[in-house]
Amino acid sequence: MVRSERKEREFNTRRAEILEQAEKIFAAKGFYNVTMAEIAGASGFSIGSLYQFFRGKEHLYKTMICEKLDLMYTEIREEVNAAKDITTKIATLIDAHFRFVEKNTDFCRIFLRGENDALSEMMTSLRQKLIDDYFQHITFIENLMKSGIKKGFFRPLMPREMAGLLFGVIRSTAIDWMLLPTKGSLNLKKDLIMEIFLQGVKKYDR
Amino acid sequence: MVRSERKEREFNTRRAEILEQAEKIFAAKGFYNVTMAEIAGASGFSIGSLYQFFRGKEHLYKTMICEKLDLMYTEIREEVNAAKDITTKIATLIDAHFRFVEKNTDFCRIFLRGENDALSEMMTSLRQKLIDDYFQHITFIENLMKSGIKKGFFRPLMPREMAGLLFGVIRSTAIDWMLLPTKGSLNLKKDLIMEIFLQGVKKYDR
Amino acid sequence: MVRSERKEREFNTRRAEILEQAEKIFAAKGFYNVTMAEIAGASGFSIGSLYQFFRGKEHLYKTMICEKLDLMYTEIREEVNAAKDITTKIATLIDAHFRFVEKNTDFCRIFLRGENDALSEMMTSLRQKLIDDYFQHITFIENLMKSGIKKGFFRPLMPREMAGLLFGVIRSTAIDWMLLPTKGSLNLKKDLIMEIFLQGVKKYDR
Amino acid sequence: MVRSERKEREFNTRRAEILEQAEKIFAAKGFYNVTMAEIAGASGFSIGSLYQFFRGKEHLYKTMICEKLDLMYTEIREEVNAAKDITTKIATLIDAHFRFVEKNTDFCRIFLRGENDALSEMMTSLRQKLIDDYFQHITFIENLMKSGIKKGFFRPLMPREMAGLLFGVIRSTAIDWMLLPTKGSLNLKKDLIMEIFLQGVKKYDR
DNA sequence: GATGAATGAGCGTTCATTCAT
DNA sequence: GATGAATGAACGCTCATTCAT
Repeated sequence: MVRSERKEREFNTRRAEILEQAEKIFAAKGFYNVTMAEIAGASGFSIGSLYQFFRGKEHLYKTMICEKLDLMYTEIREEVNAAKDITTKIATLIDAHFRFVEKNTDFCRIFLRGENDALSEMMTSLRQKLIDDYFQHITFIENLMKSGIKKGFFRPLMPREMAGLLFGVIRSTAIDWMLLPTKGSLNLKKDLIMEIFLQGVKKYDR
Repeated sequence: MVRSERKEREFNTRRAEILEQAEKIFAAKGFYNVTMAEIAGASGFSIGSLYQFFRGKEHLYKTMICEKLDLMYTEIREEVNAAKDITTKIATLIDAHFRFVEKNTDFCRIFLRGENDALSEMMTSLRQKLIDDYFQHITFIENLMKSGIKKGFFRPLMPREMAGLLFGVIRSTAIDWMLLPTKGSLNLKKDLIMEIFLQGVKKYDR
Repeated sequence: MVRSERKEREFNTRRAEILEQAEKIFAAKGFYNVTMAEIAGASGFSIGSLYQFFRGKEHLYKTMICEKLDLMYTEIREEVNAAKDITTKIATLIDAHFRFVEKNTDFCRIFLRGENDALSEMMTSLRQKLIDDYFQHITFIENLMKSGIKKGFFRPLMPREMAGLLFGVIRSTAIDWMLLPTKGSLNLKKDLIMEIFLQGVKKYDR
Repeated sequence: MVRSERKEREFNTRRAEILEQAEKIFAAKGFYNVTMAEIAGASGFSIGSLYQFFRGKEHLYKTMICEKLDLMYTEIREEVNAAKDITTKIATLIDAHFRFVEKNTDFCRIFLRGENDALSEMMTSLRQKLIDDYFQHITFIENLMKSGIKKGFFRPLMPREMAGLLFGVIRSTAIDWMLLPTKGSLNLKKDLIMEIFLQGVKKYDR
């Protein structure tokens, strides 16, 4: 039915608007220092309306984190999959990650703050989702490593650990960039990461 | 005066006892889910007494974080300084860091949780201290790199970025270990880190 | 006009449907624990529609109570009036009351719960109506008593107090039956009530 | 220890003061129309202090009801037990009940309002306690009846039903008195209740 | 007329901090 | 000094009612 389609589109638009504003505010002040009234005000809705879209403050927070994070992982992996050879795939892994961080600095800052609190059921489940997503991504990178080893491009090291190290370097570089008001683009660091990582794992030709 | 010395010793003992209990509780539940009454109960002091040692909840939290973190950085750097050659220094850097994480897992988990909240002055200053300490440590590692380059042991890459990458790998490895209930010691990963890092930065002899 | 008659019939049908569902829900959960959304859902109308039939939640509640209570009093008195002699009238008074309670247990439970709240104008007027109806009924019974005394069937006691006592016994018996999950019909207690009311409990010496 | 004794005495004094004020307010407006702020204001404590004495609004309400009701039942039964013969015992049962109602009219009005709501655990347990207390009291009266029958003072009717009827009359009389602004004391009705209960209303033919 | 999304006042409850004892 | 009872501002959430569609 056309009528309900429009309704649903509107619903999703409003929901996205709330999530967008909530992201900014949560990023700036942290979960516990943000009030529902604040989010309501910023997103142009009444307090009550927020509860038509989300079950409560925690649900709103969790939803915002999950959807954005899924987006990040999806984007990165699609770009990597589209790349041809192993070197390009790794370059893309770094590049896509850095581009997401640069475009979504506020969101990523939430993870500097952390706040995956232990108490409530919902927060516990968010924490677990973050961990699960993280290890899923590591496994994705591990498969890149395995493929590189198989093709004789990498030395036959432990692929899971290689993946952990590569992603660790990517993540840490992004964190440094967020911590320090560096002017330059994150991408400037891509070449050095590849240089060090590849020279370390590459078998011959040195 | 002898009298005041004993007083001061007692004061410090009590203060340390509070900090120790507070560390456990904050690590388990996060800053916002811990009450002063809880800390008072766990440490065997009255609520009022807590305010004789610390200006408030934030001050208690900040003090606990700062002192423990200073301890970590100090320990690591002292051990590294005691090492002779560059290779041993790097091995010690990794090793000492891992040992601290293993001995203070609860404390380190606080940083998985983050909670360096933006709002209050005190929290802002904590945040800044964490960043300052971090960059001070990076600078310490940068100097290791410079020295390695000077001695011709490392390729002439950008020493600050090298330091960032090495520390990023160390930190990320520790985070992974904390996230996943891995049985083995963290130290098992030291060799691979060195292998990959050194083969990447070392000049000749491969 | 035929058109408007059908409209009105429909209106009354819908109104009755709402009242019927509302009765069940109010009886089960009490005025303050029921939401308009709940009543709307149960009766198959939209929230907005409820306000076409009733001025608000209180009005809906009040209307439901009043109409049902009027029905009860009307039914009982019509049956009593149809009875010939004074003994049968009293038996009918008890019997008809008990039959109403058994057929409308949920509704009657509302009065165990009470909830004739003082605050709002509307609730005050409901409270007053309940009291008025109650005393009107007592007066009806009082007239039975007067007639019984006049005919020399009852001792010349104070008729109003006699009426109060008789109705008190009826009401209390119904309450007991509702409080305790007695299996037997309420009617089993009719004979004893009549026996004691008419003869008293003392053995000899009269 | 003397110190803690005084503390405890003070605690109980304050607690009683809160209960006393709460009783008045709850009686006047009903559970749902009373706010904690209101009770705090009336009893001269801060909102927070209320929570040192009671776990929450429901607990405060429940406690007030239970303690007062226990007092009533205890008082009545002690007086009845102190009476010698069966007639005096019944007179005392009525008298003591009426005196309690006259001294605690506000409290008793709560039961006109009812409000033993179904939803929360605590309210359910209150409801059950009220029912249990009620049946315990009926059983107490039943034993009076049994004793009267055994001694040949009462006709050999069903003692439980007799008890129910007697208490029903007492309760209903009290309710009438509360509903209508009667000037006279409740006690004026005691004699008629005894008269009718003992002798019945029928004139001759016994 | 019919709908149900939007509103926002109002509530119970928590807890860092103070201060009388 | 040591205590912990007292405080009250602040929060998340509910729901009767309205009104644009």
